[in-house]
Amino acid sequence: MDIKQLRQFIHLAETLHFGRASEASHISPSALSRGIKQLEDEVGACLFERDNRSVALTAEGDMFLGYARESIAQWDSIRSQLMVRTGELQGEISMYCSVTASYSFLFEILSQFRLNYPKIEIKLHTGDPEHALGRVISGDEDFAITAKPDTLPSSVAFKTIALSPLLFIAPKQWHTTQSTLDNCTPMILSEEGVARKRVDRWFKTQDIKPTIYAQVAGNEAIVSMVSLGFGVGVVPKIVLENSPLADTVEILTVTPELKAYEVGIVTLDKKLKSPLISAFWKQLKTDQV
Amino acid sequence: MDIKQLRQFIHLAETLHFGRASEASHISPSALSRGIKQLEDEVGACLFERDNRSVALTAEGDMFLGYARESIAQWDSIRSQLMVRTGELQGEISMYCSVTASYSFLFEILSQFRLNYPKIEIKLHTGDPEHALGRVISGDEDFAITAKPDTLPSSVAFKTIALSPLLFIAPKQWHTTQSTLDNCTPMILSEEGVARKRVDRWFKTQDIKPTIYAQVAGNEAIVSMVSLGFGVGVVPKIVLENSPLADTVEILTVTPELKAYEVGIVTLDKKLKSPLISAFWKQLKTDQV
DNA sequence: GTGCTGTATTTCATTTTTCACAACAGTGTG
DNA sequence: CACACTGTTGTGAAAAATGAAATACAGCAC
Repeated sequence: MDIKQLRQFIHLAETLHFGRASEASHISPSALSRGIKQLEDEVGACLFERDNRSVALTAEGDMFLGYARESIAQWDSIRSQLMVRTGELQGEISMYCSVTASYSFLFEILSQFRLNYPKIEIKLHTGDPEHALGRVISGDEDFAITAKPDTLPSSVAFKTIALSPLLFIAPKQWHTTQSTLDNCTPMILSEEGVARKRVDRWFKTQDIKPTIYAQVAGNEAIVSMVSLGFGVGVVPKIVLENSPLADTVEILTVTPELKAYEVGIVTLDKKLKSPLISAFWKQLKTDQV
Repeated sequence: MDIKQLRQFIHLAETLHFGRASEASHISPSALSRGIKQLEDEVGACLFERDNRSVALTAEGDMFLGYARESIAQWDSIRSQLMVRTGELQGEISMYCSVTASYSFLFEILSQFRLNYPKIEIKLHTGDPEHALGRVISGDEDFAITAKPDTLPSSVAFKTIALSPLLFIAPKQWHTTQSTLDNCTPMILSEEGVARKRVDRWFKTQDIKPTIYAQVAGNEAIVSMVSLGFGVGVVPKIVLENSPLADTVEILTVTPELKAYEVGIVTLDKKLKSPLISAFWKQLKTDQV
């Protein structure tokens, strides 16, 4: 019996679906199927009731689930204890962030960490910033770099690493034809997310009902469209600084300013008990908030 | 991490000797060496302090030993629980006995057991009866068929399955030349063991100091030597019945008779908690004692 | 009914891992 | 200095694990 098999069993018990459980375990469905069968053989009991359409835990499987959870907890615990005693942390942690964030923050965050803990491997996954929080909450990733949402789930911890003003940007020379934002200004905004909410609120307080020219996914795309002259957009300064198109747009000064983007790192509260997670968390430098 | 590795670790921690530990784990020393190293990698700590001459547990190793023992106990426990719930016991049990004992008793003991518990595999090892008790006590075997010693260690359970009188045997026609046993009778006896002790005591009570012609290991050899005419021997009736030489010797009636051999099964007391061991134990038919 | 879809399992070729044997290296002993 | 003892490492063969594709099976739509 192998700890890996135990984790696979737990995934299956939680999803009751070989496909999804195998994905969560990073193996093929066939491997999972065989692994579970082997576990059942070893334990001498049928753990799942299954046919081609459905999977269900048996009473025995339910008992075993308790055992499996406890057993894994104990394994993690002894490993933590010994690692801390030894003084040298090792293992791996995973992190999720957008491509832009990886350009802007990763080097600073990781280079010092790497020096302090050379034996901790970092697995980095990049993707849509929209998924960041979800992947942390679901446990798929240990950390994510993301903007601080207005309301934070209670189970997660957030540490701000940078503030980046939300800027209105317009095509170069835009101010020569148009001096203020009004109802007719064609806007290019994110489909959703923190930035979008702040912009919506800002317009409301200003009593402006802007014309939305385009809703796009991804701040980089906003810069592109603004640069092409389609309208006015809102992006965090950090995105602009990393954009090759920064020269082709101009920044509009507005009052009041939009509340700044808080870029930070999230992780599950409970994971902070792990020495690896905790070590990473502690060495993060909180920026002036 | 694998349960097998945990068992290997425990063996090594107990023997502090790769050779012996690997033997106990039924693997080669090299496999054990690599396995331990892998375990150390996974756990992130050095478990043994070792050079080419010695092996010692580190403080971390000692902590891990506690974990390993507990972890295995829990695994065995959940397996037992589920097996009992499922109603069909499965697994394997090992048994040790002499070749003679295997001829005489095994069929009766195992045939019924096999019917009741077809999924329990039986591993049979034959060898010198002298080692039987030791192998059970050391935990190498679950059961052994052996003669009941005069004093039984407190940690073992013994169940008599047959009584077999200890018989004096002499070459055919011996009684025509010699009518009683006396100081001059050449005796062929076991080197040690229950039978030898009983014979010695018998002679003492009879005030005879026999001439010991030969001390041999193994009751079968005694029959051979007696059959060849070298002298008088003592063997359990059960051995005689299974010997192809039974026709070539004759049985002497003596008074008082030697106390009969009690052939039975031993196991460790504490093992009776396991459902497999217990199932086997319960279905043993105690002979009239 | 027929085709379609979703899902667990099996097959099969390939890759990875494990293992024992042997060679090696280091250390105490006579 | 030869020798015995012991843990480790190199190596090729055997075993196990794996993923892609094929399969088997059940519900569902039409």
